Parts: sequence; structure tokens; C-alpha cells
Amino acid sequence: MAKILGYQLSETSIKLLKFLFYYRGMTALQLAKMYFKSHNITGVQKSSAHNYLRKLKDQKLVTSKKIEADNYAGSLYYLTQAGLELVKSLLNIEDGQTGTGYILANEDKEDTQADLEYVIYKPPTEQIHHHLILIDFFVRLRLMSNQQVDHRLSMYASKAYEYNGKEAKIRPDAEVVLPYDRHYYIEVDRATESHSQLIQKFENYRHYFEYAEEINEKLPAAIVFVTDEKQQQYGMNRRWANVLAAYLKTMGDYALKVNLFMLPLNKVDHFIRFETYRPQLNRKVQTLLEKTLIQKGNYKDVQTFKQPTDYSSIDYMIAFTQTQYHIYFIRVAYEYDASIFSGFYHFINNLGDIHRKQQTPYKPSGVSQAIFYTDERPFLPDYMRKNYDLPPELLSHLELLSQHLSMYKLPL
DNA sequence: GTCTGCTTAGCCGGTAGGGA
DNA sequence: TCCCTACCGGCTAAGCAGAC
Repeated sequence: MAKILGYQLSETSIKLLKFLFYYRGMTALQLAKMYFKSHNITGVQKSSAHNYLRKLKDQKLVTSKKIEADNYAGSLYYLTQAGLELVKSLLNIEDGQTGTGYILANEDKEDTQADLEYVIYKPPTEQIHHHLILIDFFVRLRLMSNQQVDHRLSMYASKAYEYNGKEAKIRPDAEVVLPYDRHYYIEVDRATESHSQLIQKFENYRHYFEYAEEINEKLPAAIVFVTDEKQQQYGMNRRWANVLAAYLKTMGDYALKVNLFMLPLNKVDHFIRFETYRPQLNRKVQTLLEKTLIQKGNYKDVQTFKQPTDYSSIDYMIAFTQTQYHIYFIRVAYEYDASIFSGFYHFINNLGDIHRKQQTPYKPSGVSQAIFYTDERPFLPDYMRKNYDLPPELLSHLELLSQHLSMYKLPL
């Protein structure tokens, strides 16, 4: 074993130290999954990870804290002050260096990591469960087949801004980047925030988006609520209804610009692929519908209109016979996807304009909705029975959504 | 000889279950 | 309710084998 900067370090132990640096600490199991690049770690591989961690602990580079949270067993391993300084040396991080924090870019030899103080690096020992769900999310990102998704942690994704002359800050738990420079803010959701706290969270986001537009900063594509897998089994629909209502009440026009999703950890892989291929899925739906409406629907012409803030996604289509036209609201959507609701609300508000633009002698023959999905059917909460104090106009629009609605499954 | 992956044995703390 | 026992998972320690 080579002696490096006064410590006995093998290649494996250096790699483990870097993981602990990038992700601010994790369990031995999570570390083993990252290192061995597998969700199904053998007992031997786990034991091996324990052996390396033990050696790093003996050299006072790593320390651990027993986990007392539900769902997770074992200990949280993280760097000591000496361990942090060692990794900074190994990564050539200079004093006072700043960086974007993107992890895969850094592994690809680009300097992205900042010279963080130990108090900022040290993992949150008070909210270990929350932190470990986030690490599970990163494990799933790193283990995705055929796709590299760069990501960064909260300390890099947080953004300070000014609102009404006061300083404020948004603190997403993480940020990921998909092709076409689409950024997604990740929020780990343990269903512990009340409806009013969710509203405060979204108000904070909206204030930041107003500020970001003022200074010409690009808005994220979406905010993504990630839950643990237990929540998927128990109460995912209720939680989504609650989160979605807070978002729709608070975000205003930003609901059209920044989408909202919710997904459990075990759907991360599918969600990333869905979002990555959403432009292609929209093109597929456009081709399919134009062909089907003309061949089987006896229409002579079909016009497609794209979403005002996302030119790759379909907003609505108009199909013409010799004398009439029919309007179709179209969405390619994920199971828990706010664009169905924000998009439909905007669509209904603009329906008068859409009708006015149609030339005589065509007469309107009606409006229908079609939603295309790739995994589970998108969930439509029944807000008529729930009291979330949604504005009456929004409620009446959402009631229309489920009338004349069809859903179709697409292969991904 | 060094490094790495792997095997085996055993300690420790927590907990479920049964009996008094 | 208390105590005992068995069991389990997390973790440690020692050592072996193969590749270099």
C-alpha cells in the first residue's frame, strides 16, 4: 500500500474517500453500491467496504455515527477534518477555490469543487434520514445504465436572492442536469411539511424565479419531490394532492415555466429516461395523432400548437373537417406531473382566443383531452372533495379536465 | 512483496418470544 | 413485568489466493 501525504492509502481507499467528500457521508451499504456499481451488493462486497472504512477510521480520516432513523441501519460514515483536508489535497483544491459543485464533471477532470469549510461539509447529523434518502437518490443516478446525469448537492444548488429589499435564499436538496441544459431542483420529501409550510416553500421559489427573470438567469425545468419507497405504498396520492394544490395556488404563471413532479426512489431511473426522451415522445405523439386523426377520424387537416414556454412539447391540436373543427388538449405526462393541471388551466383560459382565431366557415365541434404516459397512468386528484382552498376558477377548470379525457400508454 | 477480493469466525447490541 | 435465550444485522479481525 502506498504512503500518500503521510497516510497508507490504496486506490480503493482513495476512491472511497472521494465518494465521502462528494456526498458528505453515507452508510457502508450506500458506499458499497457506489463503489461496486450495483444495487445488489453481496455480503462479501459489503464486508470489503467495512474493511476499507475500518482502515480509514484507524487513520482518523473517517469517522462514523450510529443511525437511529427508521428504514436505515448501520452507521453514517463521513470524513474527519483531517480526511477533508486530505481529499482537498488529492483533488488539488486550492485555498479559497470556488466551484459549481457538479460531481461527474469533477470526476471527468474538471475543477468543480470548492474549498469548503468543515462545518459546511459535515453531514447533517440531526436529519440523517433525510440525508440518506438523498444519497439513495444519488446512488440510483450513478447506477443508471446508458446515461450519465450530472448532479450537485444543496450547498452548491442553493441560491441567494433579493425580494422586497430583503435577502432570501432557496435551498433545494440537490440539482441535476439533463440534456439540452435542463436543470431540475430536487426536494427530498418525507411528508413532514404541512400544507402551509409547502405554500411557504413554493412562495420562496416563486420569489426567486421573479428575481432570476429580472437578472436574466435561466429558470429550472422543474422541481422534483423525491419520496422514499414506503410512501409510494402508503399515501402517495394524498401527498401529491397536497403538494400539487400548494404549488398551483402559489406559483401563478411560473407553473407554466417550472414544472413539478413527485416520484418515489425506485422510479428515479424511469423518470430520468422519461424526461430525457420527452422531446422525442412529443414528436412521436404528434406524428401518431396527425396520422390517426386524418386516416381514422375523417379529418382533412390537423394543426399542432406547441407550449408557449417549451417548444418541444405539444400544447393542443386542432383537427378540421370540411365544415367543423375539434380542439384537443394534449399532454405527454409522468404519473405525478403538474403540467397536466397548469397546462390545462392555461389552455381553458385561452380557449376563447383559440376559437376567435379560427376562420369562418368552420364551426366548433367540441374540446377533448388526451394524455400520453409511459409508466403508470397519471394521477388526477379529486379536488372537489378536498379542502385546499383552491380558487373557484381553478377548481372549475380542473373539473373540466376529467370530462372527455382519454389516456394512452406509450413505450419508452 | 503489495494490493485486492474474498472467506470465515466471532463480538456486540438490539429485539422478539417464551416462561415464571 | 421481569428475566432468559435465541437470533439477527452490523461490524471487526485474521488470513488465504490470485494478479501484478
